[in-house]
Amino acid sequence: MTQPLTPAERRPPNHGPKAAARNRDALIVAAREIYAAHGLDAPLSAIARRAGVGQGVLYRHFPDRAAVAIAVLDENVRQVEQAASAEGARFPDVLGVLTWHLTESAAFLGLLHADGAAGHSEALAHALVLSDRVGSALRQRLPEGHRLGPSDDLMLAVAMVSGAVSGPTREVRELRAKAAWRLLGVEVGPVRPFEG
Amino acid sequence: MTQPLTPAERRPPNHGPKAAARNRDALIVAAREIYAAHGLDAPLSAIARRAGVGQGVLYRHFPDRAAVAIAVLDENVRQVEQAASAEGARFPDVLGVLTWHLTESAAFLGLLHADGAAGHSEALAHALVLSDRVGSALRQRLPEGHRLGPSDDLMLAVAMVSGAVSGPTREVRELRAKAAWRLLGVEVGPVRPFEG
Amino acid sequence: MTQPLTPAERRPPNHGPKAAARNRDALIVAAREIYAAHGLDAPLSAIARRAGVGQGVLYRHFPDRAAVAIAVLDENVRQVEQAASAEGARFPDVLGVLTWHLTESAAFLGLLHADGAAGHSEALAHALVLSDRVGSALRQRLPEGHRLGPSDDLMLAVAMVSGAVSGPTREVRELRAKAAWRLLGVEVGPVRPFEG
Amino acid sequence: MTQPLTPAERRPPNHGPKAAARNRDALIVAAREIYAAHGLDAPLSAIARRAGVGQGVLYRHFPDRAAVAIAVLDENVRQVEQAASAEGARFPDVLGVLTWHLTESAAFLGLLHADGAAGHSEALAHALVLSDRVGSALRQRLPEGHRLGPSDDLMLAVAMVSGAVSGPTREVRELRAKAAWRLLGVEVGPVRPFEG
DNA sequence: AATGAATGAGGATTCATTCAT
DNA sequence: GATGAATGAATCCTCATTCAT
Repeated sequence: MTQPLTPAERRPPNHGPKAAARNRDALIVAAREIYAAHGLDAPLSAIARRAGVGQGVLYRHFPDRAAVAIAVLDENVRQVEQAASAEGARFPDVLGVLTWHLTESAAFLGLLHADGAAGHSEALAHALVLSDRVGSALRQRLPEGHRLGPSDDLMLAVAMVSGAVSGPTREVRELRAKAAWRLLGVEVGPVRPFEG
Repeated sequence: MTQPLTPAERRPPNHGPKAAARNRDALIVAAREIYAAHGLDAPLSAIARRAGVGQGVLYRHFPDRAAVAIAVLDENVRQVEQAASAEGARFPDVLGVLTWHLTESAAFLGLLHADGAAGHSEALAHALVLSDRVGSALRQRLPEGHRLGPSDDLMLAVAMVSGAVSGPTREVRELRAKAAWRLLGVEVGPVRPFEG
Repeated sequence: MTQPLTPAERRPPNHGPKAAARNRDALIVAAREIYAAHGLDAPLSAIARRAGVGQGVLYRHFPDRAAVAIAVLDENVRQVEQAASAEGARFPDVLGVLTWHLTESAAFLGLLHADGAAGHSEALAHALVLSDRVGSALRQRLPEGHRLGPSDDLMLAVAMVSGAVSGPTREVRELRAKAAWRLLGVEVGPVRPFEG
Repeated sequence: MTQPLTPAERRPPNHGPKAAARNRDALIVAAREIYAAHGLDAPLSAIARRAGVGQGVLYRHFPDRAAVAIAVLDENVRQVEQAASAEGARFPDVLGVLTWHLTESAAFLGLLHADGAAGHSEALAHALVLSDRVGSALRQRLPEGHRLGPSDDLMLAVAMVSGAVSGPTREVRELRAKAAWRLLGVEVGPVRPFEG
């Protein structure tokens, strides 16, 4: 109704502290999309732009490039954990959720390859924690005497499937992932995100 | 019309055209080392420096970044082909040579993931050719009724093993690769480079 | 994932967003000077250096080489337009201002030759717009029945004078420009920049 | 890595001293074409390549970039001189030949603008000589009392027409050149190269 | 707390020029 | 005398990161 008629310094609205959490989420969503479209090496500025925030905000929330990727992964991991904790979840169901993320997100793939290239040891440590959390979640539902029971075989199999997952579209990647599990003789449930 | 200021100072030795082939080889060797140390995104200048040649030489021999990687892969592929053609070679032996290259060279891993990220279609096409050549070499020695016999299973398995191969040292990577083959129920011979 | 090695050393002063407009102006001024001294092909880095800003600022304000030149020209054109709009301006006066810019700025000369060499069509289109604006400004004061009245003759004459303008110093170039107008039988007012 | 390829050092044929003159001509022809297509700043390597000779040959015949351009111009100038010396040649005929070269060759245009940008003073001196030769040739047929008679007006007019000559095709450029001569009130004969 | 401009190092690429053969 | 590979300086351009506002 009233038009304050900016005299000179028109600055974009500062939404105050309330916006902080929302910005962080927006950044993660944006990062996921940008990663999917341009790979893990996409410019950080592109992520900030897509999130609709300034570059500074990105740095406020994430000290470095790796922290962004880890934050993206973190939610993927959380979904796997939730799938594992869900009432009556079976191992193949959890694998299905895991597989869905493998086919969805380039960043998730990168996780498994993280230690190859040297990085900030802190980021690496964080990645290992995430990897462990995935392992724990899976083991929670791993039936006694399952083929992937022996120590290390579980995450090795996950890494192997991630290696099989490549392709131009998600559909192709899903097919390959399923074929890989089949070749390992492991049953997988529906490949889809976890939804409470 | 603006010429460089003609330093005309001291110039490093120019070893003449004779050095061309040697330089190309040196570049490939250097690229392999740099790739192993810093990944496929390592600066091209680092490759040239390690090869002991000017940047221009790299561009003379390889029009773009992908061409360098392909040249590196090409020799890996050739070794696999030679292993497959060797007198009395058995399938596990060929797999052993292949596996050695998987554990040795980051670039070789990239080959299997090439189609994920869009690239120059020409480079991609070349990568697919290399991939096919690996497939053909392996199939040459694939026993009747082998577990990886069904179409596509062969390269899928290779991709899976490549996914399992990561780790700080070659030894660790070799252990994981062997474990991956074991999990697939496939016998592998000695993991080593092919030497006539 | 390879970050620059974070010098984190001493950084030159960052004058903040306030400096944006000032920087843009400084770049245009610098570009004009550099163009005059070294021609339109002068390195962009030289322009940034003379403007006292980083290279990035130049690219922020001007997406490419042509945009810089166009920005420089734009102000020249604006001056001609202002001269044409000035109270009581006569045609020769406007020509005088135009001629001053012709003798002052190598970039302005390039404008008339722009369509010869193929360029980004967008930049070319912009150049044509500028050319049109010059034509409109001149025509605004063109007396009925003037020798340059017939369509196209006006800009043709301007192009011809621009062809005549070359020489080591501005004074020489001004003499030649005046001689050229004389040869065309066109009266020119004082050759000087427009100042309100 | 490297195949034997050539049995011994296969080198391209060396045609001996006889080829020297032919090479020089080929270079000039090539330069004219390259200049027309890519402007005066085209890479010298492109000229050598199109001439079908090595880069060294170019440097043997022409010490620097300017020397190539001058050599190209030299023949243009020679044609104008020949046109002026031809039995019964009239001034408009000579102008027609000159105009043809103006519309044909970007390099020829550059000649008139040469002194604007500082260059090797030697090359500049050479350009001035060429310019003088054009002037002399024209004056040889300049009728008593011609409009361009007064000192300096002749070359000024030529420069002016060169300024008018721009356009995407030779035909357009020719039209503009003719319009420019008309505006100067100077008659021009057929616009075409001189052919004995 | 947010914005987004500024900085400049780093990497890609081109090309003039030299020189071994 | 010719060839064309080698050199590396110069330039373009991109982005990670800082910081005034």
